[in-house]
Amino acid sequence: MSVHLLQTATSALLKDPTASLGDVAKAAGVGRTTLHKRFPTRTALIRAIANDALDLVESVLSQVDFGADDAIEDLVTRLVALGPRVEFLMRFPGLERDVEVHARILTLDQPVLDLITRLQGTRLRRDLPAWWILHTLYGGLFNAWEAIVAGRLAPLDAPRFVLTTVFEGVRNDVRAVDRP
Amino acid sequence: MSVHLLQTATSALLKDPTASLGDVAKAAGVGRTTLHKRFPTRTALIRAIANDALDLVESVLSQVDFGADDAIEDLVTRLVALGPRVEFLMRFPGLERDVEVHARILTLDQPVLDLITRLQGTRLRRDLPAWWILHTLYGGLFNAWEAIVAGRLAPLDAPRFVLTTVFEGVRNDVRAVDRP
DNA sequence: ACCGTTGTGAACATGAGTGTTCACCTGCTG
DNA sequence: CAGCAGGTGAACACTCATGTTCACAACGGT
Repeated sequence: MSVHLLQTATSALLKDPTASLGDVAKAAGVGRTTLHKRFPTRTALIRAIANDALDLVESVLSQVDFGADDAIEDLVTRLVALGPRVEFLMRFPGLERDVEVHARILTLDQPVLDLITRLQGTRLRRDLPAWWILHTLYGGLFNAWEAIVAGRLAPLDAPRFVLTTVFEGVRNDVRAVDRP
Repeated sequence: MSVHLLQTATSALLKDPTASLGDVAKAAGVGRTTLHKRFPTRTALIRAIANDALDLVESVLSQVDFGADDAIEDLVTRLVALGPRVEFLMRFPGLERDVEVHARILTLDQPVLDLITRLQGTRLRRDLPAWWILHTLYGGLFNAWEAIVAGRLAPLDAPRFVLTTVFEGVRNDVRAVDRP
């Protein structure tokens, strides 16, 4: 029940980041007093949501074999599947100013950055900074989640869209088209 | 002076979207009363900022020759140069719920979408929806602006980063590397 | 020197969100 | 049955952003 509360709060705050605690409580079908009992302050609630999302990311990171050849593909596919609960980390305004949450994000970014760096020159371009590649990846995830929520993109198509766009780009590959 | 006020307000609200009008006025070096005189309400101020940014985009769109072969490259390069004042359109929370602003965004999106659609099959991949390509483009711009503000990316490098990443992707092109 | 414009600070009323307390209810367990 | 844990609505005080009014100062043009 507590878990469900966090999820409902997440989507409520994602839909309207300025929603009051009363709105959140109502959306979760729970009294405002109860909400306050579980999360004493607003920032406590937001921090709990963020940490819940970060737990999900952390568990994904632990499942990926970073030594595998297709580690990045695997990672992206799994991250896409997490959906809105992780989207909160990218979308919620001001979250980056919560030092505690921000520090944890940086920590979780590190292994991915290392992976990217290691793959540069083989699977990944060497002429771009690792952080740029990382953020390009995140941008793809962001676009996918946004499109899914808007109903433009089927969740099943999302991983393929993200991977092919981020990796191959949007330019028409004339070599493939002209020499079939 | 009025123009400078809008710009200062833009960066102030971009740095902290929850900043009060008092904070904005102080950042602009102007009395809160004066701010209220020019923009009667908070939403009026935000809408003015958004419309100012949209004016910039509109003027860029009018400068681009949509019939040219490198129309997209030209467009992206010009948009990157607009910088933070347009970043507001992508970053400011809740702006998408302002129907007036949102309608104008859709209007300005349209010619770009048309351009993309027209180029699909020649310069652009045909196997991706036009809206996906558009949002990928926006994602690249977003990343660039964010990196510039954070001091990770030199403004002069930004257009190249965005274009090469969005068009070619981040995968190492073994064909180009192995057969120099 | 006069006057309209523009900006300014101070003060005020208002409304909304927040956090807290309290009395009460429900269901379960010993 | 007694008691306890968890949940609830009502009510309250408090803070803060907002919007408005007003009297006053600076300035430029006539």
